[in-house]
Amino acid sequence: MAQDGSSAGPESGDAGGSGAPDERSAPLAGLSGARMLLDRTSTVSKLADALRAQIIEGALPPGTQLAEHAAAKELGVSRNTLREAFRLLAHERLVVHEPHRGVFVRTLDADDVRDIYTTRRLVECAAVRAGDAPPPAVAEIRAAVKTAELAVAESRWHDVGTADLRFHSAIVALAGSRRLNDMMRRMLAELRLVFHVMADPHRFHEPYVHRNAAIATLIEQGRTREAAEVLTGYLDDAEAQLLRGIAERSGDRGGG
Amino acid sequence: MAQDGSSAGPESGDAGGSGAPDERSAPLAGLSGARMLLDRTSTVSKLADALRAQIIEGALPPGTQLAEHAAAKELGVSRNTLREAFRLLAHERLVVHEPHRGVFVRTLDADDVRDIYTTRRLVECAAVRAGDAPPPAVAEIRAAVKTAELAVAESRWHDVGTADLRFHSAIVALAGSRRLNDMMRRMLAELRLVFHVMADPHRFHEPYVHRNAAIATLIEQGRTREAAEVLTGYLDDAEAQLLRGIAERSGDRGGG
DNA sequence: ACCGTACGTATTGTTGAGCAATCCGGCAAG
DNA sequence: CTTGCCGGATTGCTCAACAATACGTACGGT
Repeated sequence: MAQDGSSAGPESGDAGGSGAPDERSAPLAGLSGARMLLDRTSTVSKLADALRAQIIEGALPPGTQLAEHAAAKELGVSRNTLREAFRLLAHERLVVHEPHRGVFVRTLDADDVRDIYTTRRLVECAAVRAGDAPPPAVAEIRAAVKTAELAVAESRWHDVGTADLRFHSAIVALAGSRRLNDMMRRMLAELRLVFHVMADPHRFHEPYVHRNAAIATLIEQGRTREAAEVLTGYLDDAEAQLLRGIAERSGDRGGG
Repeated sequence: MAQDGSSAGPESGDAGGSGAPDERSAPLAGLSGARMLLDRTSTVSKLADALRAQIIEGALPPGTQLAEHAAAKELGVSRNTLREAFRLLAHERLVVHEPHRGVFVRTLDADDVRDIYTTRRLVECAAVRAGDAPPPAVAEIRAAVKTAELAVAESRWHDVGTADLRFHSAIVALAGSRRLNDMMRRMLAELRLVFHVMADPHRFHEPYVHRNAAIATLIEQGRTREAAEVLTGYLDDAEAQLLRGIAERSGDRGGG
């Protein structure tokens, strides 16, 4: 049953055929996923995807107000449609909706970063330790590492960051839960809001690439405990670095 | 449930508002939290709360179609406003939104149950193991157990189920992450959809109450490893029981 | 009887305008 | 400097309408 066609994310291509009660026609199997490709194009979904991309890419910096009338005219959609898209993004915490004031691109503070990294440590490390790593998930981890290394070699820093997020999504996928994947992917997207606040967002991910590679190797070798330990250290360092960045930033703003 | 302070609250009301506006006047401190209590009453939020409650309570069984025009007239709101509420509920997976067909109360299948319990095992056990249990969180666990025991003694089965969910929310709260709490609470609400499909939903939670008590004791004693093991068994059994219920159910429908 | 097609109806998708409620800025008064 | 007030602008919500789509049904061919 394709009851999951809602607008969850930009790339949620996973239907996962399930309990097939009685299908007499064998050659028809596997078409349930094709339906989604036909017309999953509601204006609200496309709108939410576009806005989400703009926010994640940094085109709309944190704190930016998204005025309804202006934005609706700009995007060529109705104000009501835009409001529906805003509700989705607010639920994803990419924007905040202040009553009678408007919607603003979210600004993450130190507490948010701590909160997110607390969750990441718990979930990612538990996923690594779970052990029952299905081969495709492990392959995806390795693929993400290779993509990141290639991007580093070619100095495409933005792609390095994207590959890093892909790596961590693959880590979470080790747990084998679609819901957990969605939750964490959303949180990683949220985390991107803070990258743009950093002084040098491009180089941020670069030092972690070789650690990703080490973690991938440990996972491939089944040494999950060591992988989890390295991963914990990784997350601790990244969190500390982001918190430093935020402290400087807020110091700038507060002191001036 | 009106007594329950931690009922499903509106989720859109969180602002990044930690921006401490330098307050020289000391007696004004602590008012920043009062603002939310004033007018946090948007129609969409109230609407979503009402629908969510109805769905969770079982007043709207899984599979029920929620026609926009009829529901809007019934609820005394505009169709657009209702659609915004539907977007929220769809994002919480309580309803499914099929394009050009409508929104339906979600029907969970066996794969959904497996997925949810995979996540629960990972997150709840990791939260228990985390170790750094803040006292208030532990107290909340014990309080949930006592509430459940009292409800059992008085044969208030529905309250038993509510207390059980409260217990597990408290377990997750051990991790100390607001985001993780929200995610898991949403998933537990989703899980309630499957309870109503069970043959005897009331008695379902009853056998687990004493296990909850045992887990609470182990946590209070700091024996987190044993607590996690008991919890894993708990979740395995509950999952198996739900899967049996779903199998019977689908057997009814499919075999006839 | 079987199959495919065309059509009519009901519902959803989206738009646009409109009004009340609310917030923000500035200005006058104490 | 604080307090109160007003005008402009924005949001919250409603209403009505049209276009696009899905579903049920009758029709015609074989």
